[in-house]
Amino acid sequence: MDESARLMTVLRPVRAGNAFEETVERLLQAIKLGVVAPGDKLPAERELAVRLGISRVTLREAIRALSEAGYLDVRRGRYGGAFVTYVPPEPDPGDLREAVAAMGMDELSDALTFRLAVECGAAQVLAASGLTEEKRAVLVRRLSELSAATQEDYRRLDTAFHLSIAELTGSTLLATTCADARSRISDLLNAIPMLQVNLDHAAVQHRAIVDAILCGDPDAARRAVTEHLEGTAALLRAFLA
Amino acid sequence: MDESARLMTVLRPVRAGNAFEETVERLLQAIKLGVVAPGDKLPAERELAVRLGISRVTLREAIRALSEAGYLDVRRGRYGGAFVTYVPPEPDPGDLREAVAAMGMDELSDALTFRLAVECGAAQVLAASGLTEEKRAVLVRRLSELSAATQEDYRRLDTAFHLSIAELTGSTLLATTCADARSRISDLLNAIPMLQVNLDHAAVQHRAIVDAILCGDPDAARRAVTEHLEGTAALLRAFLA
DNA sequence: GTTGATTGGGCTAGTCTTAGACCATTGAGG
DNA sequence: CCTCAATGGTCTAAGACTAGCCCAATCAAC
Repeated sequence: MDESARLMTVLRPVRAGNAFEETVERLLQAIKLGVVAPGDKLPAERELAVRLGISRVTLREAIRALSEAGYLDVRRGRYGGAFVTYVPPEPDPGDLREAVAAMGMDELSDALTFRLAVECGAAQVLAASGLTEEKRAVLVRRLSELSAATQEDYRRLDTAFHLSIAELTGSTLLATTCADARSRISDLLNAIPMLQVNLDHAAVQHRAIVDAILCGDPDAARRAVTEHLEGTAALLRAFLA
Repeated sequence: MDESARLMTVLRPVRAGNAFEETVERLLQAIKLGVVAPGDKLPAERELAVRLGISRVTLREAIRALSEAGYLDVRRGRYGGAFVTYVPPEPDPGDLREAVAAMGMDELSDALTFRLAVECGAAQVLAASGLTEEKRAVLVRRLSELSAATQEDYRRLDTAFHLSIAELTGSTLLATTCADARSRISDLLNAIPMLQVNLDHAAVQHRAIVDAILCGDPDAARRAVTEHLEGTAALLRAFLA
């Protein structure tokens, strides 16, 4: 707000933790966002260490921690690797309250606002860009995959759909920011019970988002994303009350 | 776009460099965004090291590097400190071409898209929120300060205006993201010659942004920010041609 | 069954980073 | 002119992290 607030904003911690902690967070993000689906394996340690820009020792510590926490199953030998065993827990309002309490209301509100802003921004930019046929096809495919999803796959495909919007803008920065925004609340989203009414609402809203983007109407895209995300936020509040 | 693209997005480097490099970048961001104005000094080393979450040794290395590069003037003793000596260079299309070449067209386009998305998102969220009188006053004050700016102060106050929009949403994540987005292109913005015509256009657009936000019209806010930022992008392209 | 490529498991030497203590300098206030 | 509190300057010992190497296990292909 005032000058000192801006100092706090810019002169914040350079690192969110040590290399081990940051690596655990990153792997957890990949797992919880379903970037590596259950049963799939992470890239080989040597390759992954290079991608993450850390030493293999540190990566292995992180993998061991996640393995001990039950997220991964590590197998040796050729065709071995770190296989994802994590499946999102059954939705449960009790978990939801717990997760929100652990997070704190300020942080929750920050995360929800953040997500709203970046996802609306992404949708708007995408709608305003000239979409190639290929990109339109990707968007439509993600939507139809989501429509056909089993309950087990729903969250993962929902994530894939939302992230695709940011990815299709062609901005890596925007894609990583949207992924970050979603991962901040993924535990909450997973804890929300999936009622058929809500799924139906979501399907209509997803469709509206795609329609607006394909029509090249940024304002409609913005409104559709806002409506969808505020629907989710309202659900959150409802199950908290 | 496809699944493997999402792997690249999430399994990217955990750290952008070593602690020294990241610290230099952060301090440079504070300086170039004008968070610490020319003539002002950074917080004392001991306090700053705590804020940045790094050791004093590493912080001092970063400060020494910036001092040797001419950004800071370090003075000992009570009332000493690291004083900002950096003043943005005179706008120059030659510098602009050079900066763009150093950045690469892909990265530039990524940064511009990113900035467009997050600033539109912030403005839209702020317009949709119920603004307190206090917040409205801050916004109006930033606008009038910018209108009254001397050429020397213009960039700094322009930054302050833009960042205020994100800060007023109350989301720290959004504020830091907008600050990050702007700092990625601050060198380019500084290199754009400031013609009176363009300043006049910008003033009208700034006014339109504030009006839309104060009216609580997210669509208008989105459009106003888009128009303003695409104006800047067009200027960039013009001076590159 | 043997082989060979691929993968996780583990070790070591060296570098980066930190925490904390102590020294040197400065300048406002008495 | 002194004093003293705040600040930058410097050193050391310990811990975190890395690069690179070799070992051990696995399993498809032959």
